[in-house]
Amino acid sequence: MVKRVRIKPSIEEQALIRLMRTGDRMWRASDEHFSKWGMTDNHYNVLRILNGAGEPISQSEIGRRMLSSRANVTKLVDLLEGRGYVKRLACGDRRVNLVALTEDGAGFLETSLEDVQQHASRSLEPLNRDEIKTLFRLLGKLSGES
Amino acid sequence: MVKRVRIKPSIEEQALIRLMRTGDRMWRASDEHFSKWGMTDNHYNVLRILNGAGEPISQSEIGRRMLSSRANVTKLVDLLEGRGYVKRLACGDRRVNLVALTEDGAGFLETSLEDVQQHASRSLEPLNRDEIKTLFRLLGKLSGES
DNA sequence: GGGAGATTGTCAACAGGGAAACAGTTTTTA
DNA sequence: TAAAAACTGTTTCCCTGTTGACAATCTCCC
Repeated sequence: MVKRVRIKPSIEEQALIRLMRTGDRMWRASDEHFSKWGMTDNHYNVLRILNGAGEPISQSEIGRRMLSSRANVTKLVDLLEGRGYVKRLACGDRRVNLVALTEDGAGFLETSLEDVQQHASRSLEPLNRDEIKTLFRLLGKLSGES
Repeated sequence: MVKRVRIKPSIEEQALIRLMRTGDRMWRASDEHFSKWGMTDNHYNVLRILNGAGEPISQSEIGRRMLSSRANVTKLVDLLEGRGYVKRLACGDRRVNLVALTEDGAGFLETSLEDVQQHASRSLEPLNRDEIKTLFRLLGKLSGES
């Protein structure tokens, strides 16, 4: 005699689980992909954020943009700085480290770009272009973005 | 003079990032939600899997169903067993622990069910029913499920 | 001015999860 | 039947990220 509860999973529950699992799978695949450059998806994200900003920004601001804690940004920047992809600059506010993309960092972004975009394409391969756009839109709505 | 690379982010890249971020946000919200019962989303998942199976299953099988490592399942079951929600049974194959839902475990599922489903509904609140179904379908296609 | 309160970056401690190594058991194969 | 291969659960170690505390600095308001 096995204990059991009669449960009718709601569509919301099922969708949420699928969302979390798929996201998790994508993180792992992405991390594994970036490991060939000795870094994490998140390290790469820092570089992209700096490049997108177009100017040096503070560590706190980086953390805000990538939804990560300040403490973690310290570690991410430590590695990138050690690799010469990034450097910390002093600025008027002496609490703040402005982080700037170096020439090496920009060079890395340039040479890795195609490979990174291919990885994204392959990851979403089962979906056609319209479906990808729909997914993008729904996720945006879910997060209150755009 | 700031170093910068001209990058045109592909729609695939943007969708992938949004998928990973949203998934991550949902994990955190979910974990925080379950923390009021002193457990993790994953602990709860073990209970749901056992309930869904309708019979005791091995730890390896649990790991397969929730895409988690055997090592981690050991820890998850340790906690649940300590709490009396689950028990390990010996079986014919002496390598295997069959894990069974206890009466307490079933009781917990029953009392927490509505709360859990409400959490899922709230998490997906910005989407209407059709959009949730579409999201579910697209994620399934992406993962090669159903 | 001069405190009270925010902010910033860092560090230490902790939690969750994966990979590898292991010993005990099957199962397969020669 | 004996040996090799595969599987299971556990332990150990590691990696990533968070929280909380801290000192240094800045801002605001009296």
